[in-house]
Amino acid sequence: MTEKQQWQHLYMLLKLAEMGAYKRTAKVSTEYLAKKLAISQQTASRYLIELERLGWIQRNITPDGSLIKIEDQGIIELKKLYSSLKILIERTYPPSVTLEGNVFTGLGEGAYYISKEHYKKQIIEKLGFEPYPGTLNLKLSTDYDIKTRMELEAYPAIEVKGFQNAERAFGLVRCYPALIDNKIKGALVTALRSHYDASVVEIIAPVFLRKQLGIKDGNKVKVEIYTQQA
Amino acid sequence: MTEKQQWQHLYMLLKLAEMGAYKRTAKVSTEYLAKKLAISQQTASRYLIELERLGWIQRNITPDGSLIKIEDQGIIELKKLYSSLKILIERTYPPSVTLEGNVFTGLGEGAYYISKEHYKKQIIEKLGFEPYPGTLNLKLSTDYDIKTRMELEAYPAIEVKGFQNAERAFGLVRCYPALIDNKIKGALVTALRSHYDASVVEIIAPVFLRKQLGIKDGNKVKVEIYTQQA
DNA sequence: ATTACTACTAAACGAGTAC
DNA sequence: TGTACTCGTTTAGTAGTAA
Repeated sequence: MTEKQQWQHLYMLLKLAEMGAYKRTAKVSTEYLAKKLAISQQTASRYLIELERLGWIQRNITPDGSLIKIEDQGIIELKKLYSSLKILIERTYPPSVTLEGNVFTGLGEGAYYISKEHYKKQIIEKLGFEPYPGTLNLKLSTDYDIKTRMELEAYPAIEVKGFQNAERAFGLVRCYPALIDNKIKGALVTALRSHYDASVVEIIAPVFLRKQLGIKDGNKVKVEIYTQQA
Repeated sequence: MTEKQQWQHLYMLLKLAEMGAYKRTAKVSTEYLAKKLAISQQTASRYLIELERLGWIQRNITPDGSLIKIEDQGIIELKKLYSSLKILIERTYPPSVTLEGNVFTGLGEGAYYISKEHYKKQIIEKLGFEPYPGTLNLKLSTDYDIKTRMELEAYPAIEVKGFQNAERAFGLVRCYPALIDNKIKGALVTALRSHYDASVVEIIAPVFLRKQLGIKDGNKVKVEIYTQQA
């Protein structure tokens, strides 16, 4: 990621847009720009060169100023920023939350559930991966983690429908796509009738997490959970 | 304006918000933050200190990370950014446009119009200043300026209603608040039945512009025109 | 584990100036 | 007027490390 400096550029782009370069051509001199942004004329000039190089603006230098128009790529950048803010401000829940817990060995119930074809098929369809036949159990310990885990219940989730077979009924499972230990994409799953309390979460992934991450009982694992749009 | 550096902070704030610090508390370590933003742990730490100092975030340092919540001031900053983008993207016309033209002496018609009580009263009411009894005429010369002047017709304006007296009828006047030569607040006014063509604009202000700006016929004057919301 | 200080390096900035 | 180069200065960023 070299987005670090790009932010200065995005700010510049926003200012140019406010000066009328959004979807039309604006005449802006480097000195005028400098005054508006409280930077030097030289820096303003440099920024314009860089924005042009990025393909974010189109520039036409005339004897008394530059004719500037934001290009498609620049418009896309501004819209990206807009939509991330929109999501943030208009939602009641955050785009992502992070949990941490310690690995422990469960009763193998997770594996039993995942092995059911009905669940498996839906997981492939809705989450985009074939789950490894087993779940990773995490025990949450801090107040923060438990509180976050409870908040999660109120957020929209990907729902895997329940079913009934000859022996018994299987309930609805709510899934949240997640990134485990900053490395592996999987999901946090919560059965409506949980066997554990709010201080426990179960994780599924396309791989055997204990092996892939080299983790054992008691190890701390971080899970970044992505909430759903609507 | 010292907004230059603040932009880095705003970016950081947005990222924290996306990590769940918006309207709730998120646990974020400086190292995690550093990885997400492709900066060093030390820089992340420094940014958090600065954000706290700005009053944009509330921080609670625990042995395994910082509990971060965006404060009211931080929320305001994000909303400001959001609304400026919203205006930009959801409007069909830009927030402001800039024109340049050369001063010339008109026929004194402007002064005649402005002197009418009916117009004057509305200008005070709707533009917030008592107009100096006279207009500054600008002759536009470049294609860019003339094109911009014509686009302006399509933008919403502050409308000063016409009237009729014993002698004749006075038409509707459309006004656009403007900043003249980066210094004086006034307005660009356009009568529906203009005496001049599209290459001429008339400016009004609370003061005698020629004197205040020290300008004479032939001098170039820049006018930044602010378009109206709806 | 964390956070954040100090000392150093890299990058951004702006004054002077050419075109 | 304009823009944009060089180059010295300032500021931001990082490595090492202490707490």
